Amino acid sequence: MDDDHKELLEARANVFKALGHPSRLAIVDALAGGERCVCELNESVDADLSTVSRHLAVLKNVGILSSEKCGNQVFYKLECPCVASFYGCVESVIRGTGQPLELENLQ
Amino acid sequence: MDDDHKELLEARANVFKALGHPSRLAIVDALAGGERCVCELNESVDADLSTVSRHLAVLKNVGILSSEKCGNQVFYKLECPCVASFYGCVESVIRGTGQPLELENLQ
DNA sequence: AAATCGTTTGCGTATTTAGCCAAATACGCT
DNA sequence: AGCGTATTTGGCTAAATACGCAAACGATTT
Repeated sequence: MDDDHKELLEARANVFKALGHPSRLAIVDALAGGERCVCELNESVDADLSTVSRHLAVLKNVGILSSEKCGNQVFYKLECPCVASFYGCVESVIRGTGQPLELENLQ
Repeated sequence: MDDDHKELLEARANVFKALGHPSRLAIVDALAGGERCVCELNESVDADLSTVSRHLAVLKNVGILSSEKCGNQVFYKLECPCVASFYGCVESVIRGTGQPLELENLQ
């Protein structure tokens, strides 16, 4: 296993790791509906505002989200809507079937 | 946020968390080529055999892998090949484009 | 320039995860 | 039964992650 490949695996893993928390998935879900500011996202997450802020930073660091300051507030948005396409497969894992419900989710 | 939704998010997050480690991604990659026994997987991972075994357990626990005992050895296989379809999107996150290289990876 | 609103950061604590080594288990063979 | 190979588990330590509170910061309003 050469170093390049190791780095690639690590980069990929970081993206998955960022998605590996229920609150962060809730954030991604909320942002699937479009840009939201932190205080809006705070309502869909049920955690301290500071915690939400940190979750946002995690998602942004790996490139899943981007942010834009607008006056007093900061708006976040999904940088890669394709992330939402994961769910069909993930759901199939959860159900234990290995087969997505919707074939469109595949390939 | 009701309890059902909370559970769903947690279940999804567990799948992503399981994928959130370079060694485990290396295992998934190796298994994309078909069933492998632990000692074979050990060669593609560069970690103590006991560590590999634990990584396998993590992936199996969330349903990404299944295992089958065959005489002396244990063979693992990918329970949901669709996991491999994530990479196009993940790669786009890494590159920072938000757009998968191959359109087939989407939807 | 003080007060306020929205957001981020510092810090302490609690929990989880990763890793290795050594011991245990499971299987097949003689 | 005893041996060798393949895999898992126990026990420990080190490192990473999650969380809330309080303080800091930046922009806006008064």
